[in-house]
Amino acid sequence: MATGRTHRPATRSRGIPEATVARLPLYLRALTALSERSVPTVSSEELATAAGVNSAKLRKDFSYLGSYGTRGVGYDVEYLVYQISRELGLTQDWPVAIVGIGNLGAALANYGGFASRGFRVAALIDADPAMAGTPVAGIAVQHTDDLDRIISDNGVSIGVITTPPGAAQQVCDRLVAAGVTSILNFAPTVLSVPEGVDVRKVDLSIELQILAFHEQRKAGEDAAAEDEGAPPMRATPAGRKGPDGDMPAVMPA
Amino acid sequence: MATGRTHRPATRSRGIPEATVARLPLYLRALTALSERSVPTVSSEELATAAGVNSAKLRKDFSYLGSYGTRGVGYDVEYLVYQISRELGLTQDWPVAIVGIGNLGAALANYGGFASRGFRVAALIDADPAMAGTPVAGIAVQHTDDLDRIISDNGVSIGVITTPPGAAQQVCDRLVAAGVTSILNFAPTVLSVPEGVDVRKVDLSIELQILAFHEQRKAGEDAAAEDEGAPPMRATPAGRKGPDGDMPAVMPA
DNA sequence: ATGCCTTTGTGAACGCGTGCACAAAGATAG
DNA sequence: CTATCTTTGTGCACGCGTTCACAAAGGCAT
Ligand SMILES: NC(=O)c1ccc[n+]([C@@H]2O[C@H](COP(=O)([O-])OP(=O)(O)OC[C@H]3O[C@@H](n4cnc5c(N)ncnc54)[C@H](O)[C@@H]3O)[C@@H](O)[C@H]2O)c1
Ligand SMILES: NC(=O)c1ccc[n+]([C@@H]2O[C@H](COP(=O)([O-])OP(=O)(O)OC[C@H]3O[C@@H](n4cnc5c(N)ncnc54)[C@H](O)[C@@H]3O)[C@@H](O)[C@H]2O)c1
Repeated sequence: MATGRTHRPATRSRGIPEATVARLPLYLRALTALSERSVPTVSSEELATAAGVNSAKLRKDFSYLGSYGTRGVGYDVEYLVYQISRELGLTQDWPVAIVGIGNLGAALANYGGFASRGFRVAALIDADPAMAGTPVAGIAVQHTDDLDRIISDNGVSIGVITTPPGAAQQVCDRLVAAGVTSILNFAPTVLSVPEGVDVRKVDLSIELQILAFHEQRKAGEDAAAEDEGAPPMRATPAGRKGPDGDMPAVMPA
Repeated sequence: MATGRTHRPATRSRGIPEATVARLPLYLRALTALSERSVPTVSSEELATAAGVNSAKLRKDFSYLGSYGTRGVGYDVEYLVYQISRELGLTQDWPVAIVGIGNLGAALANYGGFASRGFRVAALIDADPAMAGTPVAGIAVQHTDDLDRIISDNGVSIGVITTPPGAAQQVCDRLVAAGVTSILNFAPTVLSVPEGVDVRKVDLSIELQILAFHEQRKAGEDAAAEDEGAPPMRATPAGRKGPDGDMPAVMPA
């Protein structure tokens, strides 16, 4: 199982493009804010601005859900909130289990924004025997030995992994074996899962590296011109020491 | 500034596609692991598997950086580590400031994975006067009043926002005014920034909602057929109470 | 009732990203 | 030195996502 198969042109998401799905939560958040201010209707232009996207994109996105707008007026806020919530599956309760209750796991457990949208922290699981029974965010931490039972008993289908990278794959396997079919992975590891299981990853380090890339480009633009040749040690934003001890002696070709 | 302008076909990233940039950290991680095991060379096939991508994609990605491989052999691990590090700007030191030292901010501050790749937590900033001076992860928390000076003194160009959503835009504005040009935002807010400033967001809630969408689809597939019409309350994975108090009375059209 | 004015919904064009498939490159063996 | 074999680098085609631009729809004023 989960050998090398990366093929996945299988079940397309019933017409709704993945990119659209990823934006629906954004729209929902903006709509919820409008709803709380008792705004009755909103135009695609206004809502798009609030969500930080293009209005044409927003309209096309909504067109996949159906024709919920009124021409000349806009969209009914409450109705749209309901439609998107339903489409995303937020009208039901999603029990979530967090595995690895360290710095990050505890922060997530304490995070109030979870429950706000139908997600409920149903269980906290850790391998450290000393933590078993300790309450974190009002929930007693349970031991990994009981993982299987905990998942089953609570009907958990979404698991969050916040263990060290070395343990992530093993924890993932156990979660999947116990019935979890969606995983949010915070460990910097590539997880292998059988077909039918969704994995999304949140990787702080990658985000920072992408920012660093663009940051470097911006710095290099100022003192443009000379590209290759000179060691990149001029427009360093920090002005600390340059590259050191990283330069390999090996040079192929 | 930063009014409605979302146009940005301006400076393309010197040939390297954004999608490729986003994968470079992934390759780098896999390569570092190989390097630690003293593996001298690696083929595109092996490395692609380790990084969880397609081998053709990997080769094409590398082709944007130059021809660093040797046909018939593969890539020199050490050399490739250096080339990617250099391309990502990781051969220099990036001082990072974290603003909002609560649950999440503290977890990030304590996270060791930061420094591993040239990122250094240079400052922790919070608005709570009671926190000023308190050491978190060995670094004294400083007050927001001094934000401008802290950013300047440390040459910080990358800021991390972990404040409550309401404060995020204001904090962002202050960071930008102080000279920050890259922001990693954990608050569930759409940030407006002037041109030239990069923003990346990490949004746990959105990730969970995307997972919920697919989860719902999977559950609906089992008991397929009847689409619209009946209330969606059958194949609930949790079996808890159904939608409640969310159903709006308004129905346009 | 009629015409105007706003805004949606979408057809169509375009550009980016992905993956296939293969020729060229180079290492290695004989 | 030549042949063979492995693996890169990339041309090409395809599909997805984005954006433009506009006709159709519907509210609203008169
Ligand atoms: N802390 C951060 O800000 C941060 C940021 C980005 C990524 N991460 C990643 O998140 C993960 C957790 O980070 P952290 O700082 O919370 O680490 P941590 O060491 O504080 O916590 C890890 C927890 O996982 C538990 N654990 C270890 N093996 C386990 C297993 N097999 N089953 C169940 N639990 C197990 C440990 O007992 C510990 O409580 C790491 O992979 C880290 O790379 C953390
Ligand atoms: N904790 C999580 O797991 C988690 C997950 C996803 C998103 N988030 C988001 O991350 C942010 C922080 O979450 P948290 O759980 O750490 O919240 P928290 O309340 O624990 O911490 C927020 C911190 O920000 C400080 N702060 C408030 N206003 C400030 C300002 N103007 N300038 C500087 N500092 C200020 C507060 O003093 C507090 O220390 C929130 O926006 C939250 O929605 C958190």
